[in-house]
Amino acid sequence: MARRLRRQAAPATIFDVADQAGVSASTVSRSLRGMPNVASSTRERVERVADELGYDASPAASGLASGRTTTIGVVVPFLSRWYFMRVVDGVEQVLRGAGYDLLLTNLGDAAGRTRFFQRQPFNRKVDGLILVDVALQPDEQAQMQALGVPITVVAGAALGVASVGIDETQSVRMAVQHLAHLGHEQIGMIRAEAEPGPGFEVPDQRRASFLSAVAEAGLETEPEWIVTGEWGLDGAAVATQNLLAARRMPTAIFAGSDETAFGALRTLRLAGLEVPRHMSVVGFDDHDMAGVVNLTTIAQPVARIGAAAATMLLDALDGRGDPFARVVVPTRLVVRGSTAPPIRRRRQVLRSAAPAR
Amino acid sequence: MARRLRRQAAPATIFDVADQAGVSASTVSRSLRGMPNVASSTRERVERVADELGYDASPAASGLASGRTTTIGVVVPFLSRWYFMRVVDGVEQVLRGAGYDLLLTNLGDAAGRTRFFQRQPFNRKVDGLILVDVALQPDEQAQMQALGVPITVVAGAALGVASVGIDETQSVRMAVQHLAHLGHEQIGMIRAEAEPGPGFEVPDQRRASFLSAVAEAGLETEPEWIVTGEWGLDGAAVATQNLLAARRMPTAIFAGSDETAFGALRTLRLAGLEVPRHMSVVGFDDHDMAGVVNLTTIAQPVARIGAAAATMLLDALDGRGDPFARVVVPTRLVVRGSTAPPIRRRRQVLRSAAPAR
DNA sequence: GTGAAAGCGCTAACAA
DNA sequence: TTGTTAGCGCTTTCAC
Repeated sequence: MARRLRRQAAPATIFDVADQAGVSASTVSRSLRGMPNVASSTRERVERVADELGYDASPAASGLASGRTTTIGVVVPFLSRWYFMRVVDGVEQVLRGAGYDLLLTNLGDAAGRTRFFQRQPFNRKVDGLILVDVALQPDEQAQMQALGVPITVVAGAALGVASVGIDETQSVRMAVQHLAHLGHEQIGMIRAEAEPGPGFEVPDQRRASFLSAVAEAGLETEPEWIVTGEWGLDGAAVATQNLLAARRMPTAIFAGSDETAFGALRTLRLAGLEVPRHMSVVGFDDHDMAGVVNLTTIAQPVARIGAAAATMLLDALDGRGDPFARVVVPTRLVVRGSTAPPIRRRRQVLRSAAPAR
Repeated sequence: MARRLRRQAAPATIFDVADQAGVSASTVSRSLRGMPNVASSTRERVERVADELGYDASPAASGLASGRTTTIGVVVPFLSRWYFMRVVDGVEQVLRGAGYDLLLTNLGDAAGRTRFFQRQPFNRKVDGLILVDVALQPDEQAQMQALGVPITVVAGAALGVASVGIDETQSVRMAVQHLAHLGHEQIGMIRAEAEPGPGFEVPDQRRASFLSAVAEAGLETEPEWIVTGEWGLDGAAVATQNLLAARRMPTAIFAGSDETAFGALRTLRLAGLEVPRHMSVVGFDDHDMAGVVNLTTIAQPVARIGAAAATMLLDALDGRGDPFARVVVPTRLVVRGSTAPPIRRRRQVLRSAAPAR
């Protein structure tokens, strides 16, 4: 009765199920994929048999026949940074819930990026793509779009694709205004080095937002007050030292990310400067550790961003939703203990505004 | 001449290349996969044509025909924890270098785990599997092994598969002995709650190692001194509070992970206890932030562990290496500022051992 | 509502 | 060294 002899260990095929259920392979396929035009009695029988036989369609075979992969490619510039892993976490959650697999790629350094684009990444391997904070060159974007699958980008301003991210300008403005309201008039910024060559655009973008927010608040600017260091704690430490070496020191620091802020906090401590007494610090992200070191920061809902990106992509795959939508998720200022009025100003405030107590 | 008409957008097939190069599809296949028995002139020509046509084999088709996927499945219990991301980073690096794709799965909570094992995970989707800190039940392990692909586990004591990890006992002993040498006689431990049901076995294991190390050092033990909290900073904070509420407080704390230690540090600070003056703290992992908060800890080379796991798996796929090998990577004590002699003892030390100065 | 037939694009014997 | 011949296991028209 068996359509073909099979070795003991070989997994059941669709024909095994078909034979057992007394139907054709097409019917098995239709039944198991929940397609219409299948008698419910037939469907039940097929499902039961499939279950008994432990049948599960071969992804390669159905992929070959249908052109679909039920796999989503995810590209991140760096895997081992808090922000990215949080985004991936959010993405993974949604994808798995929908039965999609997650093909993860880490761009890494410039060399890795080059290698990535040289090969034909994701070629026929994915039904869709999520690019997290990857700034694409025009030709790179063309290459990605040549895959012919829907793309959702996180935190990027890509054209012609769906995207989800925060309002950079407004978010940075919240940080600057918080400091301005406290009375700070000289605010510095510590930022991560942009990669050599295009790749990861957030640092540059955040710097631009900072400059405009400072201008908008009518505050001073000094080129010396914007310092750059390699990404990470040590890079931030070096940058902070440069800031402290400025002829005039600012009274507050805006850090492009919490990790950068952590490095700054360490350096300030070692330099004998108390936070927030001698220096206020605001971070960006609301990293898990921000609460531990009492860092005031701009919180962004990172996992939610990932989840939103995944959801948008799945919608696009179903033909639902706007394929070019731009979703903006809200950020918020989380005031902790690393910010306070600057010393000079604080006296004034106390003198004039604290008669009670 | 073309073997079949193709739509403009459709990617080139192996037949397109074969036609263009004036050879058969098999020869194209052989040439491009670097198989022997191909004239080098033929190979060059095929490669050139393939390049011109932008040909890249369909993974589904070659997967279907060959049974191989050039994809490795990676399972982690939690994605958004430093340790796991770092391991995945190491794995990814090696895999990409070897041309393998990485299918990532996050087990998540108990429900997620159940769901994972209910479906047929990775069925015919991967050539090999890396399980990171996933403690498998016998039936679950059987299910994984039924996939018929080589498996490498990280940090687990699985039977019949290759594994890579640290020497738990020895590593914890280093922490305990460091404290003992400083003169601590009462050492507590803060650990993350083991998941309900089996799943993630490290916390339990680390606790056992701690108990034996303490016994070995001839130190006191108090049930109260081993406190458990939910994983994460807040859980650790609660656990620490419980420890501080003990009738007799220990003079030092060993935390099962750096993240746990961070939570403890915060709680100690809020409780007005200075570290290391009133309490010494040792962590485990050497998390990026450990240096920032000056935490003494046991460092494990996490990315290297991931890389080793991937390398072992690739070896197994090539038929090289011992498929049941156990690789142990070294850990080391990193002494920072969170440990010092206990107060009482310190006086003695100063009195007796510091005549100069 | 169901079945038959024709691929999807490759790889792997087996011939030559 | 190269070509021919069968599939791999499914999905998808198109009939019925």
